[in-house]
Amino acid sequence: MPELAEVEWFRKQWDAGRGDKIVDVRLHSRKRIFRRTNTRELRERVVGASLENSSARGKRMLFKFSGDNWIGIHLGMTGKMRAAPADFRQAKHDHLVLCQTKRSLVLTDSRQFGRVRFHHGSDEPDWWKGTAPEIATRDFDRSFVDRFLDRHGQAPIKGVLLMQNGFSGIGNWMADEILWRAKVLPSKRTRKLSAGERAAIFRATKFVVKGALETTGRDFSDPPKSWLIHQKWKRQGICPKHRTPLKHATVAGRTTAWCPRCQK
DNA sequence: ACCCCTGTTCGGCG
DNA sequence: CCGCCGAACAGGGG
Repeated sequence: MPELAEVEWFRKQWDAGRGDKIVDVRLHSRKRIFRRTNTRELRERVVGASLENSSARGKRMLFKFSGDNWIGIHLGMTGKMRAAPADFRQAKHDHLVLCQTKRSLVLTDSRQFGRVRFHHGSDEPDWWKGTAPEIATRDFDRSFVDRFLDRHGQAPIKGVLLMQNGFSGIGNWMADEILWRAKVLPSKRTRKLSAGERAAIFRATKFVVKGALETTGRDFSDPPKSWLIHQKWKRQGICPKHRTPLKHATVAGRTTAWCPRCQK
């Protein structure tokens, strides 16, 4: 499920526990979600610490605890987070539970394509230091995007939009939404894009990210009805603009929907 | 039973 | 070494 706007929503679910101490940590260290993570140290250091704050970069999240302790979370395909009552019943896929006196902070991930990391130290962990600017900031500008597109001329533009070191936080539905707004075929080779198409993709990327953060990211509501996302998973999906039936195919290894009338 | 999946990583290939 | 592609990961849902 999670792309950048959903990630933002899930991150905020744990704000309920900010300022409060973690009194217990429940996890199963051998689960795949903890691959290459020292869960013994995580438990020893986080129990007794309090949750201070959190931030998100693309699809990644970082939670800061007192005593120089950090937990990084990636939600993969099926990760979800919530604040549950302190006495809630832990279910099969509730892989990480941070117990507080008043509530429990829960990470659920049935498929475990997501990942939990731990870091102890006064500085941010190395794996947090991002290479790509956040799309919603000024650092994500035309020159950055142009350089990135130049580097991937041979790939279909849909695949390039899914690369996290360029389009941080964009996932499958946002990529289709962007290309539909920019009127560009998902399968088009990146080097074949005109200057106008590059500009349109840049503008649509900013627009879709902003809109998604204002709806899904804020209160988990849906983007406006005029967006492609409402049509893309339907068998008989139609273009919100002209009601043209959408086409579907696998592009860059992912299910892709587009409007044959709008996108060239 | 069979096929699908809003993500990332790795091995193979050119 | 670089970039691109498909498979693998694991489980639930249609």
